Amino acid sequence: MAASYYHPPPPHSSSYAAPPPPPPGTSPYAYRHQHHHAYLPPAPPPAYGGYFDLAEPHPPPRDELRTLFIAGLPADVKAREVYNLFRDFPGYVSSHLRAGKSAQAYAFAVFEDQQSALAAMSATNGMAFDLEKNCSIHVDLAKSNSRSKRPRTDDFSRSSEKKARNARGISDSGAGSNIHMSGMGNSSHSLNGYPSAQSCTNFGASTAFSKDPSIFAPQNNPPCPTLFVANLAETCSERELTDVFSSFAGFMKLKMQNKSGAPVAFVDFEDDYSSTEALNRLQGAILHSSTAEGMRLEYAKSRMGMRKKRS
DNA sequence: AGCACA
Repeated sequence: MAASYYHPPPPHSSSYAAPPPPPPGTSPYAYRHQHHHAYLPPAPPPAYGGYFDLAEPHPPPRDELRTLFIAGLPADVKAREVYNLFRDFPGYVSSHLRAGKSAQAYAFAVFEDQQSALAAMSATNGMAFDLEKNCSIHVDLAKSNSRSKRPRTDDFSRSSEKKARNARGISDSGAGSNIHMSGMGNSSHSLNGYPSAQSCTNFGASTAFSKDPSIFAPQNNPPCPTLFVANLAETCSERELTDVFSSFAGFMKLKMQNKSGAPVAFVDFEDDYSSTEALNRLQGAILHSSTAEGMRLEYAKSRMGMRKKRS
């Protein structure tokens, strides 16, 4: 079967210059997490030999990229939709939409640090944004951080007298549709519902993915090669799930559990990278058997035991 | 808002 779903679509505008996703070996997803947070990027190690450890009066002036570049947005995307997509992720600071008539729309989302940016990237990359246009967004680190954030020590653009005195480094960029409010998010239905009468026989082309990004919420477990699948309908079968998940690269095994109450399933992949791809792309996917919301995917708490290994 | 199997 075709096993090339997770590849993002080709660039569509000249402004798109983000690099392709890294191979599994080098992906930050596969990086072994250490504590609380899920995705530890190749965190800048204490490069200095160990001498000047605690002498710094200010936090490390990391120039790390902490801005995400979002492409694949439909032309009629609203700034609030982008905001709603990212606002719930920890470390979110602001987002900025550029929607032009001629070129495809693109957006930037600024986070407090690269780690939180990468977490949001992993969770949103590849997710369906507009079902009618059947377009899914792809998210990468931007080439550079959005300006008008806290300027670095020498910023010649200081000429402006407006003192950004927002707490916690939240500043505004003054550009057109910059969104950084923290209160409301009620654009819940800017997307039409899932294609109700559609026969979702083949998810690749016709299955409704997450129908509303604004209600998308990140999950908490650290990355695991096994996924936990919940919110399945009573009529959902293991066969149906296997048909969906087995098309993804790195798929190994699916086990459904239907005995105790709500049916759930566990899907094992080769590695964190493969499971992450499947999670991102199938989050909220509507199956034939689904009723309303579609299935909910999380990293499992522990990996599926693989006793048998054929060779 | 629910995480088993070895």
